[in-house]
Amino acid sequence: MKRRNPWLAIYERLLARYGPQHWWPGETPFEVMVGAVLTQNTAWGNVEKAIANLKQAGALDCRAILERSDADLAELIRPAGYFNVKTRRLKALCGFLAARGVAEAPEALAGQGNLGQLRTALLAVHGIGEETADSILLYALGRPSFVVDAYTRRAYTRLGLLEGGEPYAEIKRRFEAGLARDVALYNEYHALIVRLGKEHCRPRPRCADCPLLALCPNAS
DNA sequence: ACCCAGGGTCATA
DNA sequence: TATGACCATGGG
Repeated sequence: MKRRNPWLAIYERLLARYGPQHWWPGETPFEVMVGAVLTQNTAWGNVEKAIANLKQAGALDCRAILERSDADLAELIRPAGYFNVKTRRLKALCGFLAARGVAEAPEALAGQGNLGQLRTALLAVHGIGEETADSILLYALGRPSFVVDAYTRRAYTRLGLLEGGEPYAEIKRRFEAGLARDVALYNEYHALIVRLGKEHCRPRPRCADCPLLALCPNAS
């Protein structure tokens, strides 16, 4: 009997346990892009405070961000941590959008090239690495680019599907090779992995009621 | 007090 | 190519 594709089987178990996660938690594509930068190595709760500050100040807007002083913008996003670093990164993102002529409608970036072209362009922006680029492509622009994060690496290494030291691109390839090229699937899958990580890996490993226990070769 | 979060850049070897 | 220092807030 043929063993089922584990990449899909795991997705189905996660979805059965948790249900749809309704990602990304952001109201507009631009808010998703900003959130993708602000959440780098940062708890989402802190990002929400920063985004609330931006909204309150009328600064959740490409041009508004470019016009703010660095000190002023840094103060608004302070709760998200690394505020000086992220001030520069947000301005780089907005500068990129403005240079592309989509400052007034950032979602229009989606019409400026194929997936590979957009990904390359995003990666060239200061402060946008692979995960952030893929998050923007998938959750802001609706392109099928699978997002890999620290939770993904930890969980799938433990499941025996990864060795652990693979580079980002390799992990991304394996997921995409094992799944249909489907935006809704990629969207839900990554969100479910984050849910799994938060609920069963941190702050303490809770394997007892993990939805993947039956698939885990080295469960305690 | 310590560990970590939905990473990325930069200097160094 | 591959480490390591660095960035900083807030919750457990």
